[in-house]
Amino acid sequence: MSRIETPRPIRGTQDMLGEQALRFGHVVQTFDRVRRLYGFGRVEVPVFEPTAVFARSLGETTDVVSKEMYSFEDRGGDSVTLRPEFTAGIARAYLTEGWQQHAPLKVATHGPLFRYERPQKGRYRQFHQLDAEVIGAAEPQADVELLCMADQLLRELGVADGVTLTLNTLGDGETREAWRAALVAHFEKHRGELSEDSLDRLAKNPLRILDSKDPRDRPIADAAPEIDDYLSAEAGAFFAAVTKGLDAAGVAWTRNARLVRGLDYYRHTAFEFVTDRLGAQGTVLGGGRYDGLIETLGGPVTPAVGWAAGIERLAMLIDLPAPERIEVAVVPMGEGAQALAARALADLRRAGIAADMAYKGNMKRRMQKADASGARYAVIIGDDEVARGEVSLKDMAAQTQGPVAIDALVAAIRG
RNA sequence: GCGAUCGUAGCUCAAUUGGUUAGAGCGCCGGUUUGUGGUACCGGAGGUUGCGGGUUCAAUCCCCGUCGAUCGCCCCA
Repeated sequence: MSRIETPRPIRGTQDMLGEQALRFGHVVQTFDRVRRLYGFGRVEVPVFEPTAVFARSLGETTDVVSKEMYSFEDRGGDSVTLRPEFTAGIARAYLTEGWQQHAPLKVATHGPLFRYERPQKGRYRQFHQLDAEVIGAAEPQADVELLCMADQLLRELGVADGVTLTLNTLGDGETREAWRAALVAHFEKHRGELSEDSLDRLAKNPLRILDSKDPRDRPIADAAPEIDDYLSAEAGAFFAAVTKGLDAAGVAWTRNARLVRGLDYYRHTAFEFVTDRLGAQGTVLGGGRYDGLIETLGGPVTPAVGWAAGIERLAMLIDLPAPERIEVAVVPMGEGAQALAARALADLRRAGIAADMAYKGNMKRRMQKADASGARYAVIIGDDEVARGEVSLKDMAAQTQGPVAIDALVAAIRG
């Protein structure tokens, strides 16, 4: 029978083991700890949703929807989509599960997301994010709290030094419209000097010209009107409250008046924590206030703010976490030792002592395994020990070894 | 979707301007030590050089295609 060719993993997916898995786990654990410090409850939402959940929130028009979502028909003919972000799904749940009663709702989650993109550094088709949202809070204090939490997370991960918080306001609806009109007028004036890409953007998403990388666009983008000149009094006050809160809490930030969001439902605060250590994928954590989103899902006007952070990107930035190691390695020799070894392992593990056993190889091989595992002790069990109802407990570092009755093993190790 | 670079052992990499049997380290297995690790020594297994085609007496090497990876562009909810 001829062998089939082993199926390849899907492009842009990852299999993680060892160091990579360790890094990933450390990011998630740290997030889970910090999120509790801020009173954010864990929320679980589906990995897939009706396509409308994401299509609505993204505004249907962008090619994001048509080209970059994993959408397909299920057997009933309904269009479903693997979630490309957390926010829309959580907003949907907020409406369909009656979570309005908990407003302001502070929730956090993490897990896989899917976007049909060309993989590159820190960018995958199945990727993973941390996510935190406050739904039903119009107060700038919510923005401040979220930013403090993000800042603390990055500090506790030890990456804060290479990362800066860039902050902007997109103003309220009125501000946004006025500014947008001024930008379009400005870019129209310089139509002839813009890159082809930016001419496209001018038609589809003019705000995006502001962060164009094309050198031909830079002078024009840099000379573009500032949002500050169009900020309404309320919008200005809101932004001032956020920055004041950050200053009071000791969170460093930099104004980036050109930081924008493509979608219309974003209002007021927009922010990104960026680094120059990840090539083209410099954003490590980003978010903002999306007061207009829940309406687009058919809900009542509901203020909300949140952020998400790429786990892979954070995992690349952190120092290598300490390896996980066991405390005790059980080394049985011969058939007669199996039962006693099973007993010893069970006793140790039930007592909360991490223990493992080498199954194969000669004694030397098993001792090598025990050594490589980083275990502090080896429990050696051969025919002699079995006959006496004992095991030999070896301190790996001290190279000392002595007999211990099987009943006394746990106590001996706890010392 | 576009561009550039790269695909050799499980992993990291060699292999002279195209030349005979494709090598090393690590890892794995066995042994030196039939019950003792971190070092050391000896031996062994492991390759359709991503895949398909072409040029050539001869291709890991040159050409075309394809798949994949990486980095960038576009996009970035």
